[in-house]
Amino acid sequence: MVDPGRNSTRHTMASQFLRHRREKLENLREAGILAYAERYETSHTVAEAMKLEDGSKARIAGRLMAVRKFGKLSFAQLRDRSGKGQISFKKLELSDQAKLIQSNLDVGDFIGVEGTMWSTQKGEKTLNIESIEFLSKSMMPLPDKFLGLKDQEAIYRQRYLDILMNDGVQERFVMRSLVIRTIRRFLDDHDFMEVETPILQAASSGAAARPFETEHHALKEKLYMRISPETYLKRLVAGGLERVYEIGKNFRNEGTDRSHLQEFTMLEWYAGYWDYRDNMRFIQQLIRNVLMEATGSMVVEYEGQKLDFGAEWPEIDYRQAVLDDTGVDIMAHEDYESLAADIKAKCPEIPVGKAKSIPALIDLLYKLTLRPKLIQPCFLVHHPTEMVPLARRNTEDPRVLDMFQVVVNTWEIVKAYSELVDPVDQRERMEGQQDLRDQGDDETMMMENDFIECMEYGMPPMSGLGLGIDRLVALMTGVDSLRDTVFFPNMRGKAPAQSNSAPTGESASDDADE
RNA sequence: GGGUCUAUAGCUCAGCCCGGUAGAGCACCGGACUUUUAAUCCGAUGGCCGAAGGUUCGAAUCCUUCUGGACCCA
Repeated sequence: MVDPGRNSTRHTMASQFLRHRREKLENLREAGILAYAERYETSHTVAEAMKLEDGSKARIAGRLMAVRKFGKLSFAQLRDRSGKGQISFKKLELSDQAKLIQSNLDVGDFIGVEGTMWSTQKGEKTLNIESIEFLSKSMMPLPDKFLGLKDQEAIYRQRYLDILMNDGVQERFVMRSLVIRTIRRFLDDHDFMEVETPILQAASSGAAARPFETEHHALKEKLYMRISPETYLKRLVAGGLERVYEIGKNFRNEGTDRSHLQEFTMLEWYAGYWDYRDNMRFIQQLIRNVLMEATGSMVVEYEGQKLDFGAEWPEIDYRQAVLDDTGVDIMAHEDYESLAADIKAKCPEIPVGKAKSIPALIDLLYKLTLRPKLIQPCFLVHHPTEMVPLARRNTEDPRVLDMFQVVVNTWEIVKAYSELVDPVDQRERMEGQQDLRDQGDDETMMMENDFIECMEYGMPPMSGLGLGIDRLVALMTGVDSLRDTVFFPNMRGKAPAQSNSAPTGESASDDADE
C-alpha cells in the first residue's frame, strides 16, 4: 500500500540523518576510501589494549560509541566484544587521509585503529591514533548513550540495540552461554553422548502440552513441532547408546507470560540402568557445578531472596504435601466427580471447572496451593500415576510414580523419573491419554505405535531428566521474565514502523517471514 | 478470554484532567576549544502526536473502533 503522502516525509529527522551520512559516504568515496571494508587484522581486543603499558603499540577494531571533541584533540570510545576503551585523535599528528576519515565519522561507525598507548591526566588508558581505517558506515543514530533503550518492544524487536546500549545485557547472554557450555562439559565428562532428534514429529508426546501444528506439503501429512524429545531419546537408549542427551528447542502452543515461552530450550538426558534416585544425586551435582563455574557461588539472589543450592534439598512427598496443605487426599477418590466435590468443599477458591480430567484437577490444585510455597530448592517426589504416562510406577505403591521435580522459587526447573519400559503397561497408559482427550483435556500425549514397538524389542531400565535452561538462566541472572533470557522472544504481528526509508533501499516486502 | 496501563522528534520524556494547532534533554548540523569521559559554551534544524472514524468553529488533548507493547487476573 503506497502512501501518496510518503514524499512529504522526506524531511523527517530520519531522512536528515540519512542525508548527512550519505554525504559523508560520498566524501569517503571521492577520496578513494572504502566505506565497507573487507577485514581488519587486530593485535589485541579493546580490553587487552587498555591493560598495556604506556608506549605500547596496538591495533584494535570496534564500534564508535561516543566522541568528545576539543578542536585539535578528540577523545572517542571504541567498543568491541571485550568492552569499551578510549582512543584519542591528535589533529596535528594525523595524516591527511586520517583527518578526512575522522571528519566523516559518526557514532555507530566501525573503525580499525593503530596507535600507541598513553595515559591521560586523569589516568585513563588511551590509544592515541596513528593510523585509522574505515570499516563500516552506520546510517542510523544509536539510542541515547546515557539513557539507553527503554522501550520494551524495541528491546525485544531490536535486541542488537539492547545488547549494544543497555548495561548488563551482554553479560546476561554471556552467562546463558556459559551455563550451557558448563552443562555440556559436565555431561560429556560423565560419558554422555550429545545427540539430535526430530523437531518435526508425526505424533506429539513426552509432555502434557498442546503442540504447534504444521504440514509437510510434499507428503501431505500433518506434523507437530515437538513438545519434548523424550520418546526419541529412549529409542536411542534401546539402540544401545545408553547415555544420551540433547539440548534443544521445544515448542508448546500456550499463552505467553513471564514464566513461559512458546519456544524454549530444554536439556534432556537418559541413562540406562539408572533410576530416579540416581538422577536426583546427579542433577544436584550438575546444578551445583554449573553455579560454581558460572557464578562462583551456590547461593543465588533472586528478587531479594537468597536461594541456597548448597543447602540440603528436602524431599517433599507430593500426595502428603498436598494433603497437609489443603486437607484433600488426592488418592482417596476413584472418579472425577468425587475429587472435584472434595476440592470444592475444602478449597472453594479453586476454579474446579477449568480442569476436565483427574490429572488436570490434581495439577490445578497443586499449582494453586502447594507450589507457590516452594521457594528454596527442593525435590518434589512421587507424583500420582495418572500425571505422567511415560513414568515407571513405584514398586511398593503403584499408585505413585518413581518421579521427582526440582522446584525453586515456585518454578519447576527439573522433571525426571524412572522410565516405564513395559510395553503392555505403556500401551494401556497411552490409551488412557486418548480417554482424557475425549473428556476435553487438550494437553495429552498421542499414541505412538512406533515407540511402543521399540519398547517391545526391549529397553533397559533407565531414568531420564529434563531441565528448563531458560528458567535456570533467569534465576541465575536475576531477570523476572523468561523473555529476557532469550535473544528474540516471539512477538506478535509485523515489525514496528521504523524509519520510512530504509537506508539500504530494502523494500517492505520481507515482512512475511517470522 | 477479562481488567489496568501504554504508544508524542533518531533515543529518553513533558504536554492530555481543564480542547485554541508541539516542548525539553541527548543525538544530528554550523561555530569555539589539546587532557575529555552524560565534556562545556554559542547558534540552527527537526513532528500527518500508533492507525481509522466521530464530536467540535477548532482535537496530541474528549468519544468509538482497530493495531502493537507492558503488567495483573482466569
